[in-house]
Amino acid sequence: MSTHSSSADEAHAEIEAPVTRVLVVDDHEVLASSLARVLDEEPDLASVGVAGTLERARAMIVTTAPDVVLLDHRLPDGDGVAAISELRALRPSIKVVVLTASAADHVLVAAIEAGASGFVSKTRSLGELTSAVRAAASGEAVISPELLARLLPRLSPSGRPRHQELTEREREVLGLVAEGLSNAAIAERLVVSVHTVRNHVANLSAKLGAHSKLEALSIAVREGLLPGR
Amino acid sequence: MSTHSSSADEAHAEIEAPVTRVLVVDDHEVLASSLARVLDEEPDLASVGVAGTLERARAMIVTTAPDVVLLDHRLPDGDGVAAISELRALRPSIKVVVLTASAADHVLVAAIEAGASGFVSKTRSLGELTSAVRAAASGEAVISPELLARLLPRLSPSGRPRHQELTEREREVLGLVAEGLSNAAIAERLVVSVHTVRNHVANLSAKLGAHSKLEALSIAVREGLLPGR
DNA sequence: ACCCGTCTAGTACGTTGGTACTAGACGAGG
DNA sequence: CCTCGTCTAGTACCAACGTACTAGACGGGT
Repeated sequence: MSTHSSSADEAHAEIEAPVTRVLVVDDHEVLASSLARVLDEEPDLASVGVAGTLERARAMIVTTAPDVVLLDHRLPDGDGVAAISELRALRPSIKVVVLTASAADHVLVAAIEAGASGFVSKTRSLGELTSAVRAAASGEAVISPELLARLLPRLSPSGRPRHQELTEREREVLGLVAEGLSNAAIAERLVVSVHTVRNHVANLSAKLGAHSKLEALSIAVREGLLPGR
Repeated sequence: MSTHSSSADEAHAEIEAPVTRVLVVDDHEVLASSLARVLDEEPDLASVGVAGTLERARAMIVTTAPDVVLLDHRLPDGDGVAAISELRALRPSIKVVVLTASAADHVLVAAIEAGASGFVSKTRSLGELTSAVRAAASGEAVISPELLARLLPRLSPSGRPRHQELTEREREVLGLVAEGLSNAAIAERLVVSVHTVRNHVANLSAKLGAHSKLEALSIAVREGLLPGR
């Protein structure tokens, strides 16, 4: 095994940019460091380092000037995808490739809307990942066909702008549901009536396709909709 | 960055075993392959391949005869930790090092009880991981001090065998609760009455310190008590 | 000016769930 | 043999939840 791939990956050698500088952002040191080493082995790629938190990523983007940021979706101090536009604002030339374990549809959509140049599931091969990095570096926005197939039906069906997104308040309620709170307890926290909470729960449940708070939580967990895990 | 570590890691060079053969079992191709390459770079370690499922791991253990299995806890076709004893039965000489993202206490305990030789969180450094692999290969069962500190209070407090453990049936019910099912639906799945389900739910909730299925799920999620996520 | 989405609050009714018990069957272990 | 834990089933009662509506306030956008 361990197919040593100095194989002719893709013949279209980049000439304009000598080396693509990559920053790996993932709280899993084991993954991030391994990946950084693998990238360093590629002649046209180089890691500028590893960041385990968004805060560290922000700092390293300004100090190490990467071309591409390989960004995990779930980080200790926040949602990676949600931070994409902020990171891009720090250094507009960076391309962001989201590297995620879950690959739930809504994350994919959010990443693309935030300006990600690529999206790779951690279950895919290293070759696919390096391809995505190279594509991103050369200005292309590539999504794997597999993911694209999932994405299209979300965007195309008539001109409907997708009502499925939860509102701010609904996400807030969902967060409290995730804490196992009763409607009454949620109402108390938010300083509103139980009726209002019931409405929010009913609405967000409908959007998630759930018929109870329990099912809503189950789905939210499965799809990785919760920020703090 | 990318501190090239051909540094004198540990001076106690293994002489008896020339090279430790490692099998990486993780459904995240990106991690597994990167890790395999990193291990191949170490002079005393070599990857014999990568397995993305338990089924594949079983096959590769018999065909590639690894010395150490680096095992992820959460795999597509089952719980890695739960499969430890089974894998060890296939080839009794193998040492298992569990590599996990969550590192919830009960997983740690289960891994050790199943005969794991090491336990490393994915958030730790590569150095810690390779150390654990080398330690496992040489017959030592090493747990990082950080994890050990968490483990001790679980085993020592008087001789109390801890009644908090869920029974098999309760775990089963909890799994169905995690799918968002109603008591009636759970009863149907298990072919028992709703009363029985209510009892199980009440009992497991009490053990978890919850007062509702929702809260039980919330706690189970927070503590990483669920096998498939 | 108007519409739309969101947040808020309410009424009403039926369903589900939680709590507190009792109790029989069964298997493992002292 | 008897005990203990577990799984099973039941009764009974009240609280919580889900559903289906209506409706006012408010802000952003056309």
